[in-house]
Amino acid sequence: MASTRPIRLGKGPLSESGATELVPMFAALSDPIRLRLFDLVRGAGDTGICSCDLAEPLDRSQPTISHHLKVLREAGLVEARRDGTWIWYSVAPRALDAVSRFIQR
Amino acid sequence: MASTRPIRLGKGPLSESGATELVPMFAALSDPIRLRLFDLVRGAGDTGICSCDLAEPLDRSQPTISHHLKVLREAGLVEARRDGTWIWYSVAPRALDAVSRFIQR
DNA sequence: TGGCTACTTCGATGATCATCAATATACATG
DNA sequence: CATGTATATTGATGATCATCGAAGTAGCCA
Repeated sequence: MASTRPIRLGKGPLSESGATELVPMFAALSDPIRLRLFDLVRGAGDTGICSCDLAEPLDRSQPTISHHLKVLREAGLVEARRDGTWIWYSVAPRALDAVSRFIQR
Repeated sequence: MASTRPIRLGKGPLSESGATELVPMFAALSDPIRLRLFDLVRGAGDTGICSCDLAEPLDRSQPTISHHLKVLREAGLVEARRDGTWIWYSVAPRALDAVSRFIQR
C-alpha cells in the first residue's frame, strides 16, 4: 500500500524533454574511458586535441577511441573539426549546461 | 602518428579518485527510470518519500524500483531511513557536489 | 593514379544491465 | 506465534555495451 503521508513536490516532475537530453549526457560520462576522454578534450581548450593524441594515453585501440568520441559527440559534449587529414576535437560550446541546470534544480 | 601541435593541458588529468567517484554517479543518473526516481526523491525534500510511492508513477515493478534505489544509494545520491515497516528515501547531504566540482573544473 | 595517413564502420564476442516473478527478510499487530 | 505489509534479494532472460581486428572511407602528396 502507498503511504498516506502527503508528498511535497518541489518543482514538479522532470520534463520529458529534460530527461531525454540528460540521459545520453550522463550515459556518455558514465564510462571511465569517456570521462577521461572528455577531460582530455576539455583540457586542450579551444585549440582542440587530435584523436591521434588520445588513443595512447587512454591505452585503448584507435577504433575504440573513435567509438567513444562518437558517443560524446552524439551527447552534445564535444565537437569535431576537420583539418585536412586530422580531426580536432573540442568541448561543445554549452556542453554541460543541461547538467548544470539539473543540479541547481 | 600523433600530431606535433603542442597540447595545452588545462588542469591536469582527472585524478583517479575523482573518476572513481564520478563514474558511478553518472552511471546512476544515466538510466531514465533512475533519473526520474532521483528527481522524485529530491522533490520530496527533507521529509523524504516512501519507496511504496515510487513504483506506481514510474510504472515499474517493486523489485525493479528497489534495485534502482540501491544503485542510487551506492552512488551516494540518496539515503534511506527506516521508520517501522516503511523506508523513507531522501537526497544525500552533498549528493551532487562531486558532479558540481567536475562541471566547474 | 598510387600510396600513405587519419579516422570510421563492420562484425563478432564477452560483459554488464534492466527487468520481472519468486522468494526471502524485516517489522508491526493481533 | 501467526498473519499481513513493506522492502530486499535471487535467479533467469533479453538487451545493450565495450572492445578489438579487419575492412572501408577520406584527405594529402608525389
